[in-house]
Amino acid sequence: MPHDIVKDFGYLTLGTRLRRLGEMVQANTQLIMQQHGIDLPAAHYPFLAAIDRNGPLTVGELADVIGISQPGATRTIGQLAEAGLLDLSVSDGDQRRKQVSLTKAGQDLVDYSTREVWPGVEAAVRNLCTDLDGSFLDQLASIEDGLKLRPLIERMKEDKETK
Amino acid sequence: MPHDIVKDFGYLTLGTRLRRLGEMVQANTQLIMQQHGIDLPAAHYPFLAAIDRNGPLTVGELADVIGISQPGATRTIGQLAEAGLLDLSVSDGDQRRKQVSLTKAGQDLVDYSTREVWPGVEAAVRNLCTDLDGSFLDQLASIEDGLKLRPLIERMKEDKETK
DNA sequence: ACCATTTATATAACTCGTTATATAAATTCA
DNA sequence: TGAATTTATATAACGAGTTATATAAATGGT
Repeated sequence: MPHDIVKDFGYLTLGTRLRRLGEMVQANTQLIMQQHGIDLPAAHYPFLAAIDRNGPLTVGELADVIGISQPGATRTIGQLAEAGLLDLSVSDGDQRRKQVSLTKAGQDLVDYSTREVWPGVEAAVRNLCTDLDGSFLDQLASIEDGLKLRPLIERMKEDKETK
Repeated sequence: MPHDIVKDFGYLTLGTRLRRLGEMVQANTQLIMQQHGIDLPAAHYPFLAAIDRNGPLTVGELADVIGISQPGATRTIGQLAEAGLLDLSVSDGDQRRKQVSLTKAGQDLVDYSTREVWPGVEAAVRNLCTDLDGSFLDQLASIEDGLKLRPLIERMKEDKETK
């Protein structure tokens, strides 16, 4: 196995490493879903899952709950609408806003996935995280919260001040 | 703070969540480097660091040690060469291979960063990961190794078999 | 010596994130 | 009431990853 420099650099290249691992996990998840005959990209299903859980959401709300930029959400929503899984309609009270909801096909896909696909994916990823020292999900949550609370640039300044 | 559906779904959306966090950490790292007057994208410096550490590498070797695809490495190497930080030359023994090395400017940037910038970045990220339950880097290593050892699709099959 | 196969890299095309900006609609203020 | 400002979304352009494929060079087999 070739030398892994991103791993070698530890904290310095954590961002690159997390992205890389995220892409690997997404690619693996993709394979499982394809085996079930589902061609949905891994990055798309939080959109369907969010609406299934919360009911119709606006474009901006979807961006917020998924944690990506609004133009990014707009694009993916457009793709899912084109695939016939999502439906867009202008909000009654505010014509700027667009309401995003599941189509029948979208709801069917979510129901099928909830029953037949996602539990397997979830169990496989859980299996991968077994035997770790401490809860990986809790650590991710701590890091996410910590980053929002005090960005790296502040942490660097504080670190210099304590030295 | 709006509801975070990617977090809610835990293991199911781990891939998306890791990518998202990776992008956040990279963006934060970017800000620190910009404060030092360095416009290098966060994803570029593993290239410089790898060559600084190992001496000149081929395109394929760089892709391997950084953990990305060969066309991805080709593109970034081209950009860094255009920025005057890397130099490409055909290998003596094999005209297919291209040797990638640091230019004077590239070496200067790495030396400066190693002295003035990267320790601060490293300390800030370490600070972010303080107070976690268990070593986050070790957990990442375990997950990476585990994924290579047995991809998710195998883990899903095994999980079904044990039930 | 020649042909088939393999290897290394470049290019094309795609996805999915970003920021910047444009456009339309709603709100606020004087 | 009208203009300025704010808000919601779409589009453009970019970066950085991917897969597929093309091209060139090296290797191996007969």
